[in-house]
Amino acid sequence: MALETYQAKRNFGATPEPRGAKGRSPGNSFVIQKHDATRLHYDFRLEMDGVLKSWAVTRGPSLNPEDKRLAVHVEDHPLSYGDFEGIIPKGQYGGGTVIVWDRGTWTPLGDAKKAYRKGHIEFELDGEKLKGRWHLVRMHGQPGEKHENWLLIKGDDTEARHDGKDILKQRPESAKTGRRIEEVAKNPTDTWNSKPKGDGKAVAAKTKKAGRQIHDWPKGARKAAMPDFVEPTLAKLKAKPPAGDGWIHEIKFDGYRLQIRIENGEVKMLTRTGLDWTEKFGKDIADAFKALPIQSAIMDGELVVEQDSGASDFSALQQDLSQRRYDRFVFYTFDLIYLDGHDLRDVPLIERKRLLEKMLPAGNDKLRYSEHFDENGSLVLDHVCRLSLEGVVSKQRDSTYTSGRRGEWIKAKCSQRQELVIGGYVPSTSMKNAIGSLAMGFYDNGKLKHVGRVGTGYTATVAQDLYERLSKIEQEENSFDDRLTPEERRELVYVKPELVAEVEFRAWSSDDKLRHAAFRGLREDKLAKDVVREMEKTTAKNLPKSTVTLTHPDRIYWPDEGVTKEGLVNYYAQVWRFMEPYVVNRPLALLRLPDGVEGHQRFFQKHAWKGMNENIEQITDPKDRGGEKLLRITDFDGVVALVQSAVLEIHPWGTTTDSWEKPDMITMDLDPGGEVPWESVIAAALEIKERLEAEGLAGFVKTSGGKGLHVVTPLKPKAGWAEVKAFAKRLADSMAAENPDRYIAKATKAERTGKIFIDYLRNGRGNTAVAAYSTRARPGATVSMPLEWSELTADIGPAYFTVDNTPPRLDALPKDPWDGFFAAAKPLEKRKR
DNA sequence: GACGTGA
DNA sequence: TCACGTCAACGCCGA
DNA sequence: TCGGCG
Repeated sequence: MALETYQAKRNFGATPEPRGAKGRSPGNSFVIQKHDATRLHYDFRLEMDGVLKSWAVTRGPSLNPEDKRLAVHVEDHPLSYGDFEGIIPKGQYGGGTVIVWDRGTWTPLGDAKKAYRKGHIEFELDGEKLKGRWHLVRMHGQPGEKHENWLLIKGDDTEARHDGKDILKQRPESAKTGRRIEEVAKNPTDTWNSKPKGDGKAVAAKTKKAGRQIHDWPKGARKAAMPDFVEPTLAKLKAKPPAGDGWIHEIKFDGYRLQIRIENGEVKMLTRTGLDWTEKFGKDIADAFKALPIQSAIMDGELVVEQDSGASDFSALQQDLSQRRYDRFVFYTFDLIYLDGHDLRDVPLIERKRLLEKMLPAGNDKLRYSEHFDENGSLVLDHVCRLSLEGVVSKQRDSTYTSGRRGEWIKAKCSQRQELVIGGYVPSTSMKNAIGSLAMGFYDNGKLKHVGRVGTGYTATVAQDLYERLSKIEQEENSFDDRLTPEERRELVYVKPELVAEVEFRAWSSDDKLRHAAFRGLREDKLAKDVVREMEKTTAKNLPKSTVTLTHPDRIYWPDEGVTKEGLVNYYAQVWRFMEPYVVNRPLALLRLPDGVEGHQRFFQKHAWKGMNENIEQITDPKDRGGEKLLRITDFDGVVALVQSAVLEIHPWGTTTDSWEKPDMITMDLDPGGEVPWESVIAAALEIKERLEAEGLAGFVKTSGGKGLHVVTPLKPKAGWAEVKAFAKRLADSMAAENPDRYIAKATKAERTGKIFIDYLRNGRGNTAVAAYSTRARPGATVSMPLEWSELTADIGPAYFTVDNTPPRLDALPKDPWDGFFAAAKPLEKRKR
C-alpha cells in the first residue's frame, strides 16, 4: 500500500468529525496522506467573514468504497492544528447553488456539481475561538470561467449551505441575490433547438393587402423585423387559479397549441416546438387567416374541434386529423406577438389582447378571439366547470410575452361529477352516530365495481343523516363485486347498495378509482341499478396492473405538461409491453427527483437504500460480492416502485443479470454539439448502422429524449466487456478519423461545436445508457423513443416524443418499432474485436 | 422518497 | 418534532 | 500530473 504525501502551498486547517480527531503536533504545513494509489485531488479554499484567510491545495481520496480512510495532519497553523484520522463521509450530494460570503454580500458562485466533504472545524483567530463547518464543493462554474473548488466556512450561526436557502431566509433584504441564485440554480437546459431556422428565402408577396392602420401603438411596441419562431409561453399546472386583480382568466382549450405566422401573404402554423404543421390542418384555417387585413403577424392560439356543448375535444381533434376531416376545426387566438412591423412581446398582455380583438372579425366561425374574464379565479373555474369545459388558464394582466414557463400563466383543471352507489360506510371517529366516509361503486354489467372512498364534503348534519339511513340497511356480505384489499375493507360496514350519491372528483385513477372525491349530496331521484360509469373508459386494453401503493399520486413531476406520479405510472403501463425487455433483469442506475423536474433534488443512485420498495430487487455484483447491493427490477411492479421512488430516468447496464460479464447490446450515443443540423445527426446514425451491418451486426435507433440519438446493437452475449468496449471505441474512432470535420470521439467540449460527439463510453462494465422508453428528467417530459429507421426524418427531433404523445403513437403502430431486436443479435466475432 | 440524526 | 443530509464515480484526453 | 468531460 503506497503512502503518498502532499503538502499544502499555504496554511490550512480542518478538523472534520471531532470523534475522528487524534492528537496534535506542531509544524508548518498541512499534510494529507493518501493510502493506496487511488486518485487524490481536491482543492480547498477557506473563506472567513468575507476575507480569504488562507487556502491550500490538497489531495483527497477517490470515492472508491474501499478507500474510506483519510489521514490528515495539520501543523502550526493560525486557524487550526492537529491530526485526524476519520472515516470520510461516504459519497457526496449532488446539485445546488454554491454561495460564498464575498465582500459583504452573498454571491452565488454557480452550480455545485457535488459537495465532496464536509466537517466541523474549530480554530482560533486573533485570540478568538471560532467554530464552524466546512464544505468542500466542486464547481461547475460559468462557461469560460475557471473552475474552482471552494471550501465554504462561516461561523455556526450563519453557516453557508450549498443551496443558499437558509441564507435567503436570514437575509431577506438580499432579494436581488435571491433572484440571481434562482437563475444560477436553474439547470442549464437542453440546447437542442428544434425551431426551424428562419427559412431564409423570403416568399414573394402575392397580394399586398392594405394593412390596417394603427396610429397609436401601445407602449412597449417596438419597430422590428419579424422574429423567427417564438417559443410559446407555457402554463404551470396548479390546483386552483390564482386570486387577485392582477390576473385574467381564459378558458382552457383542449387542442393543438399553434403559432400562426402571417408573412408576405403566406400563413404558417407552427407547433409548440416550432415544427411546421401547416399542411396537417387543411386549408380552411390558413385561408381564414390569409383573409385578414394584416401584412405580417405572429399569433398564439389553439386549434380545437368543438363539441356541441362548446367544449373542445382533443380526441375528436385527433380523429378529424387522422381522417383528414378539416371542417370542424376552429382556431381560438389568444395572443398577438407581432403585428405589421412591430414586436409586441413587451406590451402588457391586456393591451396585446385589445389589439388582437380588433384584428379578428367578430362572427367568423373559423377564427375566434379567446375572451377572458376579470372575475375571481375560483369563480371563473366553477363556472367554466359547470359548462363541462376543461379548465381555465390564468394570465398576469400586465405580463409581457415570455417564452417558456415562468408562472405568468397558470392552468387549473375542472373536476368531474357523477352519481355513484353507496356500498358501505366507515363510522366517524370523531362523531357519534355519523359516517366518516363512504365506499362507492358503479354498475358494470350488473356488477357493482368498487371505486374507493369519499371522505369529505359532508357537513356534520349530513354525516349524521347518512349514518341514520345507512345503519338501517347494513348487511354482512360484501356489497361489491370486487374483492377488497384489507386497507379498503378496514372499518368498513357494508350496506345494501340502494342509495345514490353525487360525487365530485378530479379524475379517474389508472385502476379505476376516484381521485380527490368529495360528497355533493344524495340523489333521491336515481335508481342504484342505473348508475354506470359516465365517462368512457379510455382504454379497454390489457394494461399491466400493479399492487404497488403510490403515495402522493398527484405529485407533479413535470409542471409544464402536468405529468403526475400517477400519470407516469399510466405511461409506463402503456409502454410496458414494449419496454420490458430493455429494463428487466439488468443492473440499473437511477436518476431520482423527488420534487419533480423543477425541484431542487436530483441524484443518481445505483445502490440499494434503506426503506427501498420490495419490488426493487437487491442484487450482488459477482465482481464485488462484499460491496453494496445493486438494483434490478423484474416486472411491472418494479417500474411502478421506481416511479413511486421518484425515478424519472432509468439507466440499465448493457447486459442482463444472466450474463453479467457478457453484454447483450452496444449503445452508441450521438450527441450533437452546438449548431449541428439535425439532418447530420440522422446521417451519423445511418452511417453507424451501415458500419455495423458491414460487420454483420444489426443497428436499431432511438431518440435520446435529450439532444441526440442512440444507435443500439443487439449482441449474443459472448464477448466480454473489454472486447465490446474496444469494438465500440474502434467504431467511434474510425468514424472520427475519416470525417474529422463531422465527428469527434472524445468528450472534449471545446472541440465539439459543429460536430457530433460519438460517445462509445456507455459500453464499459458498470456504465449505463438511458433505457428505451424511459422518461428523461428534463422539461417536456420527453422519452427515449425507439424508432423504425424509416421514421427517422427531419420531422422527428430528439425530444419529439413525450409521455403525452407516446401512448397514441404506440397504439397507432402496427408493430414494435424495434421488432426483432433480440432475434437480430449476433455474437461479436473475434476478428471484429 | 425514505431514512437517520442532531437540535 | 423538525430540519437537514444522504442517495454514482472512472477512464480518457489534452494541457 | 491536473482539470474537465461524459
